Amino acid sequence: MEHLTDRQAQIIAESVNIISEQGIQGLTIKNLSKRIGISEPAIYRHFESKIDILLTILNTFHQDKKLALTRIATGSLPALAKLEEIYFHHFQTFTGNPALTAVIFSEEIFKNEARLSEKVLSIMTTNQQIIGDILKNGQDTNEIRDDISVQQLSLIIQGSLRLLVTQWRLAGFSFNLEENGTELWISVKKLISKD
Amino acid sequence: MEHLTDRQAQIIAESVNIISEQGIQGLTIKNLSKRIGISEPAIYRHFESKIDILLTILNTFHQDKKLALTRIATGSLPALAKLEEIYFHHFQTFTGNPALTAVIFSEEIFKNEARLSEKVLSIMTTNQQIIGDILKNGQDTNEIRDDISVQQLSLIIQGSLRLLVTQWRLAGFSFNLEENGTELWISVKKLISKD
Amino acid sequence: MEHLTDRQAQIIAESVNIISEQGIQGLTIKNLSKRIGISEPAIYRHFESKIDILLTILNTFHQDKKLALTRIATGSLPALAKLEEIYFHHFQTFTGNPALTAVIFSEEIFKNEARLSEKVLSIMTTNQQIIGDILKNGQDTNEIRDDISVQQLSLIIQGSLRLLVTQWRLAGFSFNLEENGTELWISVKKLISKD
Amino acid sequence: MEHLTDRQAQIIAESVNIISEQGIQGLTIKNLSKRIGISEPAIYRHFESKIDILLTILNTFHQDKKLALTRIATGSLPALAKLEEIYFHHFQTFTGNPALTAVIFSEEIFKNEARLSEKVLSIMTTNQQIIGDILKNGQDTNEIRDDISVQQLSLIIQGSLRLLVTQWRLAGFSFNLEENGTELWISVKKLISKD
DNA sequence: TATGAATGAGCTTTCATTCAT
DNA sequence: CATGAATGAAAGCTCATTCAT
Repeated sequence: MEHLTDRQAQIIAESVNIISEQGIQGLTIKNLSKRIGISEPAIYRHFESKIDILLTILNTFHQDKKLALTRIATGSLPALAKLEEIYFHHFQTFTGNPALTAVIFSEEIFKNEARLSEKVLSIMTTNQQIIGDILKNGQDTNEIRDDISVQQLSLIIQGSLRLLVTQWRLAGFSFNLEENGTELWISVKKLISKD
Repeated sequence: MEHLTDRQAQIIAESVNIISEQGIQGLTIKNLSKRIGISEPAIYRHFESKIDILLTILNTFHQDKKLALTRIATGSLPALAKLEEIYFHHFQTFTGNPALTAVIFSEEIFKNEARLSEKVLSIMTTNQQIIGDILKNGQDTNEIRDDISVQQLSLIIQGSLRLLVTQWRLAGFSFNLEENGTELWISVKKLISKD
Repeated sequence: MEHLTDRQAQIIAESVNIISEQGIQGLTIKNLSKRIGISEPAIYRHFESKIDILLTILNTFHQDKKLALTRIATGSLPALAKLEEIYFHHFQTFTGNPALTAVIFSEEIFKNEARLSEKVLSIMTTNQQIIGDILKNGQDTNEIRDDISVQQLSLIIQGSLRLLVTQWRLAGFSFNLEENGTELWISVKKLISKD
Repeated sequence: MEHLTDRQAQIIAESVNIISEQGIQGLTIKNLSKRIGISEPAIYRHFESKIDILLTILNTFHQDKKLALTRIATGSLPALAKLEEIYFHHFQTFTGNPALTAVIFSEEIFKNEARLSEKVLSIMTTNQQIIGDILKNGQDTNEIRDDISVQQLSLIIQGSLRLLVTQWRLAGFSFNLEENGTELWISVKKLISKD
């Protein structure tokens, strides 16, 4: 699924919307086709199966994420600045497309199909890797405290970010994620900085 | 649903197992009855509907959790010790019944039905409250740093715990949660302690 | 089903009520037992099957009707007075137990089971016979016009009575059946009397 | 449901047949689809629900009836001739499609669902209105006796027609409805004519 | 006389998907 | 690129009835 046609992109976008509004159980071919305004079989012109759609959702958006993280990670900023960028990248992305939150952090959702849960796991591992590398680097350059292992720091950094996003979603996106996210980052930075 | 009969308890337990193995979508009355070894209609002798089963799962286990947290919170230990107990309580519970992890932190799963998502939300709020109180107390007694707000601390404490449990689950419960959890707590304690 | 026990009578009465309120489809063993306040199997202590209950309803109430009609028919009154009695008998019965209307004239309801529809047909024939005899007698004694056949008169007499009762039922028993019935009888008498 | 497709018309026709043969309880999606020769879900391509099918039956046939009655009522014939036409219209319709009798006069059948019983009631009211108007007109033009109220006459006219049709139906359509109906009309005409 | 537990058969409906056009 | 028609499988659930106690 290298490049998406317009129709494919539309199907993906609408699928994410539906998942966001009604959960995975709401994503049926019927629902989807009705919202796009085409017939049910027409969906199959663009995707081989429903799983293919879900796989594309995962690929598309998580690929983007991986790309962004990699770009940040390979930049020349100090480690803390990189982490800050990662935080902000997430908050901006989600603020721009709240529906995504229903998908990105919802690993449980994709556990029916081996192909889906494999994908999810591989994505998670990649992210972990990238953030882990930044943290290690930060410890080496004395920016980040090294009395706590990279693994633990990663857990704390990612866990708090995820929980904030989850709360935002459960609250119906009713508070300002970017503001609250900035506050969270300030706190996290305090905690993990050396001194 | 004050007291569960043996059969009801069995249905609840098996439901949790199924959700753990196959996700919510795998929890069908057919699946459930087959595993229990009774017919499908027999399920309806014990629960009025499938939603009733899910509601009972939420009630049962989260009630337990609330009770445990409240007991810990109202004890006479210092704040940090209380938080430690909460951490350990979670890890012990999950180690004893890994299937629970599929349910406890999976808010997204229950979003179809108003009655279910209401319940989930109310549970979350309660937990937040209890942990928040402990944190505030800890700040007042100079145990816990007060340069970071209770809300942020809570996010960090709970977020990291949740992520560790999620990772354990996605890894097929292949690492020792209690050990890893202890390590996490040590790290978290370092971070949030005054000095 | 010669003589009904108290419980049996109660089951019959409640069955008629349910049919009246919810139609035949509402008459389930579950509904019935719930309203009586016993368990479902307990019903089967008193009736062999659901069909047995329906059969008893038909037998009981239509037997009563046949008895009453026969008593009237074999009396010594003039023909028109007998027909008047029959009319009034119906209106009194229904006013005393409106639920009965859902059963007495609803032949369609019992067509699932051969045994039931047979019964219904035999009841109808009997009634027809009795009224026909009275009419013929009335024609012989010059009370009732004989330019119209007994069969036609019977159709008109019974048809109008039935339709009035049906309308009363569909109107939720909201008008006074006995008053309206009296008016109807006056009109019918005018029509069928000689002169 | 403006215009029915061929398949929809077939489903309606077969539904009426089933109701005629087995009563409403016999009309299941399984039965219906088997007789049409398609699968159960295929029915749902053509009707949204079973209730939708029943509603369409009521709409279709009763609409026809209303149209016919209105046409007759607004014609220039004398009142008695209009009533005669109405009688004959009914008998012709039923002779052409005996299964219809199971539906047209079976108000009780549709009482489960609010939408259905509403429809039935509205149909009844309309018919009553039309026949009432003709009768009043006939009284004004001195064709029809006016010592009996329109309401009573209507009851007698419609009640006898209904009962004849019901008897025909219960007799398995074994006598000639048009012949018997003509006889009935002659009798009714005698009764309601002035002089 | 009653019940709790159970069941086979059946219900309406929805699902992802296919195929001829 | 799209559709109307169809389907096998399965969903949640209800039914009348049985049986051990």
